Amino acid sequence: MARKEPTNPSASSAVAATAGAATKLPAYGKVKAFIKGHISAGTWKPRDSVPSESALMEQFGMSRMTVNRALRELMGEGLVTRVQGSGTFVAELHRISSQLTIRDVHEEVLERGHQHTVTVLLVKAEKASADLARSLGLAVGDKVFHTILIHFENDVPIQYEDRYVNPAAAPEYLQIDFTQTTPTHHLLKVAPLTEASYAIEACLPSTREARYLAIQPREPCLVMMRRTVSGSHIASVARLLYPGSRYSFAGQFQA
Amino acid sequence: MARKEPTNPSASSAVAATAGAATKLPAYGKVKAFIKGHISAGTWKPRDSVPSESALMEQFGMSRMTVNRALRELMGEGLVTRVQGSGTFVAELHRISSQLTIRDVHEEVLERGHQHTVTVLLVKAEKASADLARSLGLAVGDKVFHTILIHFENDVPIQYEDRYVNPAAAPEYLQIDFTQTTPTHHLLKVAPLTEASYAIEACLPSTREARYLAIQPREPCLVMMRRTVSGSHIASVARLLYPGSRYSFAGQFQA
DNA sequence: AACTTGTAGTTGTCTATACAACTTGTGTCA
DNA sequence: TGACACAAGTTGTATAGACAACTACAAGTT
Repeated sequence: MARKEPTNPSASSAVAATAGAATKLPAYGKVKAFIKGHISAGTWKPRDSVPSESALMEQFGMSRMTVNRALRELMGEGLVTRVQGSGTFVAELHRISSQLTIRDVHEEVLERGHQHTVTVLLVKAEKASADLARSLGLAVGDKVFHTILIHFENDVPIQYEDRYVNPAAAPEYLQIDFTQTTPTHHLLKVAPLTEASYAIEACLPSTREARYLAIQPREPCLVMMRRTVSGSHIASVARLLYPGSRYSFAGQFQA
Repeated sequence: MARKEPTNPSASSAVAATAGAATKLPAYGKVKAFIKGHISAGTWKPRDSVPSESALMEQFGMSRMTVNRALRELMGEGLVTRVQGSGTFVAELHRISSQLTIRDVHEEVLERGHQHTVTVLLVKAEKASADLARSLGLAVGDKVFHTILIHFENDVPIQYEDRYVNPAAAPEYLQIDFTQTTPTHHLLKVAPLTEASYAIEACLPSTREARYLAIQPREPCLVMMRRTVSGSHIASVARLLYPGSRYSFAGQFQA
């Protein structure tokens, strides 16, 4: 309602200091910083309630919509939970959830300023086995495309890529020159991604895989199994094998 | 400024169908569904421009703030890019970025309806080595807390946890009964998380580790190295070892 | 050719208001 | 005691309007 004179937005001491000097944050950013400050300083603990929108509105002298945006974004970031009719609460941070970005090998290698090359081991149409049919959502015996590639970073093998593709999602897949275009790149182009799931495991390579990756048969590998969905099709199922000594997945979380 | 407008604003059949079914979405949700539909159907490809806020405003008969919210959220989800003064564009989906949620072992096991137990191998204050001092942001010889635990799921060992803790972040760490409270839990309580980074690798266990995890010395393991920051302190550095045969990290992405 | 300026179009932010939907506690009534 | 109704407080959504900041293009100027 009425506009209260802007009570001093920089609240109590320490938090104000953390939230920082006269930073040129937008209004909703100041509210976010204020709340983040209290959470990460520990003055507000999980399950504690955060001031209501109207309280913050008065305290900062902003309109409710602005405060609402701040709180909505904090919920999106997983720092608070909101319950309609009840209030806003500091979230349980018992789960560290962070963004793991999986990128096209080609891009990733180039970004390190290295050279990316590919050796093609297999490009072929096959009939789907029972297992494969199930995971691609096809019938046993249906045609599937199968490719096996080795990716090199500066001539060192870093990924063994064994992939099955649903012809319905990428009819021209077999015509691609995989030394020029990665499967991922082609697939993203012709079958835009709507869903993906993956699992990362550790395993030992087969003798064939070890040979092509130029590692010892006993050297542990990271394997990523990935399934991508495009529209109503399961587009592709891939098994990506990385030498444990040359690769890791990294990520980070920022409150 | 103006754009080439390759896009048919009127919901062209397929998209309408997908977004479809007289769903009870809020207004901003309808706009999001409309745009998501076009992106995942492939009618709008990466770098194509998305209709401007004013265009969508007219098309849907909504206020600009509502359309703005839809586009802002889509940007948050990484589906579009927005450039002030220029326009909104379909994002390059060349990077599959997805949420990998890392949770407290205790919770994770309980959620599977299993029993979680812990064996304590070591609880001790030590002097920091050079490496350790560096990664905890301390001086060589400073006091650090060191714990080694084994976590069991239904009496099967699933994690070997080797952790160093900064006493400044958790002064009472050594007094904790780790058969009742996990280190993660205690740390999140006394030193709220502000930042975390991790890396997942594959390796072979040492003979000691293999013995405690009850696996063959040659069985590959997943190892997660994690560093957590609380406020201005580096709170903890942990090395979490999982038997490759019993554990994997999974995640998914939803457009 | 190179530079400057103007202008229309676009996104970024903020306000003031309104109503809907839900939660919680309190008080009344049977 | 128990069931119900009500009111106050909270979040969820939507609108119409305003100004700021930025971009890209076009036209004019040097």
